[in-house]
Amino acid sequence: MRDDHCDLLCIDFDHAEGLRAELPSDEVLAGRVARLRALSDTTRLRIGYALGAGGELCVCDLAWIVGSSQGLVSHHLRQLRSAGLVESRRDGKLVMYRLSAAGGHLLRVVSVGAAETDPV
Amino acid sequence: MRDDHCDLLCIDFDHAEGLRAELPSDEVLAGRVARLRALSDTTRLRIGYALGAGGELCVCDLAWIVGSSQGLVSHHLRQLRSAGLVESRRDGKLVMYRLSAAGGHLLRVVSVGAAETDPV
DNA sequence: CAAACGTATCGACGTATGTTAGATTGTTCG
DNA sequence: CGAACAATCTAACATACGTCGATACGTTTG
Repeated sequence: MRDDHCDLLCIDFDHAEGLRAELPSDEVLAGRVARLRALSDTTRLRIGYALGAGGELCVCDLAWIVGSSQGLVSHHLRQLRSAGLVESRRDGKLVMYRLSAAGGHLLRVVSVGAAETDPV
Repeated sequence: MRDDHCDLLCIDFDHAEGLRAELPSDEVLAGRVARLRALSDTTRLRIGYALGAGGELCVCDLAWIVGSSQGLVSHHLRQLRSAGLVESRRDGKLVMYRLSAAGGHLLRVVSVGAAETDPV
């Protein structure tokens, strides 16, 4: 929070103030970080891709596909749902999960970005 | 790794096997997770936006803009550089940082995604 | 109602991560 | 050369996170 750690060196005060003002607010930043974090895990990203390709899947099938335990998959699905990236629906004793609009969009967009930057 | 935690319930074996085969490889997955993780931090995302708006900035100015200490900013810049999202150049006693092509692309793509999904 | 089954939750552990403060390196200028 | 300064590195700490095992919950079926 302390802005006096050092004086500006390369740019002038007005320019720096302008850049600082352009930064997204803490709330916006927190929201984007939350969604990025939700996909910043191998297991969760795998789940995301599985749902992207499979449409709607139950926890058990999902666990089989991604090769993790049911408990672990359920745990990660909760985080993905908290981030608004997946939605769930109860069907008898099963709970079906699918990507939300936001989740599908972010996953698609990240994949496109990754595909172009993978060679790096 | 154990795939026998439970039997498939909703979909048949061939379908499941197909979905499993469609999943990105561990290497691709790890690369994408690494880039997502690199931006999954408030301080680093702020740095990314500052560089996106400011073009090329030294550590000191960057620290002033994002409101963190030089040491902390330098620490996070190293992670961003490890992920290939920023590039650095020494200019006298200063070190100038700028977004890499991959970094700029990912940041832009994530912002677009976030802008559309923020209302969620 | 009771047993079976899929799912969710809880406790615990080890590891990874963000942050801080201080020491060190590398560069410029007197 | 040596003082001054920017940047990096190191050690340390608290916290967060992923994973696992076992247990509890909700639903269906006999």
